[in-house]
Amino acid sequence: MAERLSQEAWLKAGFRALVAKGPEGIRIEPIARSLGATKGSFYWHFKDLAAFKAAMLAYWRDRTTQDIMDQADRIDDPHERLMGLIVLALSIPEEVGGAEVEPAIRSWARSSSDVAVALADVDASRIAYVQDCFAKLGQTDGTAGRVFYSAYVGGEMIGQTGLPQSADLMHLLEALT
Amino acid sequence: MAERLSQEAWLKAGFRALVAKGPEGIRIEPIARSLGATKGSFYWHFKDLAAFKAAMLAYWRDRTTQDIMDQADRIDDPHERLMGLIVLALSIPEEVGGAEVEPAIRSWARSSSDVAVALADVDASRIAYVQDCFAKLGQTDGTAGRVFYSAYVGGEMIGQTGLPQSADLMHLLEALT
DNA sequence: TTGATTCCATACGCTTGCGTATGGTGCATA
DNA sequence: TATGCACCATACGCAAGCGTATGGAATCAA
Repeated sequence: MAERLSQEAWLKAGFRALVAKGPEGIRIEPIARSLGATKGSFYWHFKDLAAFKAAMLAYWRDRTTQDIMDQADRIDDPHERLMGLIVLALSIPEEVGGAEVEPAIRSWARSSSDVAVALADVDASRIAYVQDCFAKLGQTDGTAGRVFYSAYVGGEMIGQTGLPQSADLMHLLEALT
Repeated sequence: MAERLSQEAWLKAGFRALVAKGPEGIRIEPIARSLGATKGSFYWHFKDLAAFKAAMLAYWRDRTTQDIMDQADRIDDPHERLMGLIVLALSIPEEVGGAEVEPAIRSWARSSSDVAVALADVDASRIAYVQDCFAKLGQTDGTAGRVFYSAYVGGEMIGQTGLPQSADLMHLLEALT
């Protein structure tokens, strides 16, 4: 482990630390050790820890919400699109830490107002997107979208993963329409 | 702020720190300062930081899950009982940090395996309790309980509070029965 | 009043992490 | 081959927190 490190390699290592240890795991020297490097490399690529965290946040934001909604947009039927969203949301790319990164970021948001703001923004736009699908299915009062998204988030947080969670969400989708 | 401190006063201050700053906010000296005291008092009441965290966990466990289920048990009709659970769950006593303490603990669980184990246990028993209510209403396949509880947890995590969340959960309750 | 006990403050050494300063290595280009 | 630049290691000072050791104030008993 002595090869040249890219900015992205540091970010990925940052997400591994976040998932494994929580927000307080995002520390320069331990991450450097996990990469077989030292702080010298870090401070070449990033100004300081705050800049690194900001870069992580931007990195995550780009590769999740927007990407997923873009993919879902290709599905015309609203009902099919919602089912597609479930699959897409539960298969977050490994580069940002896999599906576990979501609850980790949600946890991080509790100790950083910057993260909290970004996450609230992401949640709001996701809920709006989901609610739009439900509206096309006749649910116009606005609750279905929030409830459905809440169930998705809650399932993540109580440790449900993969297929079992998909099944439950599909079940809920039927009940709400 | 120079009066005598009880063990419980330290625990409450610990929850305030947890809610405000996240798990990494649970530090002896800052909490001591928030109480107008010093470490000397802390190390009289607790062996070390690990013991303090364990005490917090036990304190929380006692005053939430079990208490709430005991109160709900007094309601006979399963449907009414579920609605009662919503109200009870959203009015967690201030002594353990108010309703915000739940997501804070959920966040804490990501960085402490002890907390994770305890929380998984609590989640499981709550889901079983809720599912039991749904079973009495004819929902015997086991998904309704998980979905309902997921929506509750998710609502907490996305920052929904109080009445709006109650309304959404009531709505979901109707859809699931 | 004297002694014991409870509760807490102060002071110390230790560890860990942040940020900076500085030097070194390999690769490019001329 | 020489020179500059990109990338990184090492070494330093600094701050914050943990745990311990020890002394002091308050309270109660005898």
